[in-house]
Amino acid sequence: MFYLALKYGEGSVPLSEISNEQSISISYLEQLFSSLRKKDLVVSLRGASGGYKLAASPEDTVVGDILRALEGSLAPTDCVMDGEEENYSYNDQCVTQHVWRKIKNSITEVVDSITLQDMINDYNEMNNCRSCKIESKLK
Amino acid sequence: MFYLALKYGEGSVPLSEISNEQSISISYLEQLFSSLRKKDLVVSLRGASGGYKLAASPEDTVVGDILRALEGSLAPTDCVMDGEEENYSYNDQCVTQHVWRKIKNSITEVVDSITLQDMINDYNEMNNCRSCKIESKLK
DNA sequence: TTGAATCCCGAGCAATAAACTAGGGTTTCA
DNA sequence: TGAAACCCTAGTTTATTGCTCGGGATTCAA
Repeated sequence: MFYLALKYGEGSVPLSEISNEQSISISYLEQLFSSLRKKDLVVSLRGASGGYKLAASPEDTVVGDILRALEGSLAPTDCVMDGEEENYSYNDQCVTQHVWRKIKNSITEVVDSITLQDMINDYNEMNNCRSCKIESKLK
Repeated sequence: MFYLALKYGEGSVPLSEISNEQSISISYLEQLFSSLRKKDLVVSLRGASGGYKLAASPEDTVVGDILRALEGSLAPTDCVMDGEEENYSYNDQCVTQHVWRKIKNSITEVVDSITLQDMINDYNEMNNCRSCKIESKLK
């Protein structure tokens, strides 16, 4: 998705290109993008010279939606369901559920606050940083 | 650990008691408490009438330490190592690493801010809440 | 018009980790 | 002295993750 974000506005990108660039098999990419398409995060164009592109601009695509599309719920355990914020029953294990819920909310807050554009900005900043380049060469 | 916190100050609690109360096998509990003891979160007393108790007061025991003792690193993926905060190399996948790092830091912040005493307080509050009890009965 | 490039879909598979069980100790109190 | 407890290592089971494989369906371009 980051790769697609970098190419945003340049038409659709075939999976073969992402496969070459990122060393992920086309079969596997097809599965991932199938999920992403069903959640309307990308649009597909079939046939020759087809491919995928972001459904929305990088500014309007948040990491949280990508993770939920690919990984399912972001809850750290099954005992914390999605939806119904404070409406859970007060049973034995409620106290630990409360902890898991706080963790989940905190994760959600983070990933929903990061857009693909934020990642692009980080990336550009990195590449413009002289000391970073030097440090990178040393490793 | 929450159970031990409730019993804090009452001497050592044998695993058999926790096993009965929480429906976890003794064998498994032994493993878990072995890890907790190695991280000095509990102290053990061997022999008859022995057992485990919290090494520190519930106020001084944070959920983060318990999770790290039992689950290892709290990093959401292996690519985000522990230690060395901002000293990672600037490579290809640095941008996504940055996201994982933010998630990890956020989780750490939450779990290190919750003590066992906080959980006890939540628990007591729950049990004193009239409407909660009614709601609980309905379910 | 045809064929190659592309997306689409379901089934299956190998490795791994999580959540345990099993069975053998050792220590200590009553 | 024996039962109750902790201690340790090595399995076992089950589900998930991260893929591969094979067979379509679609569409552009030569």
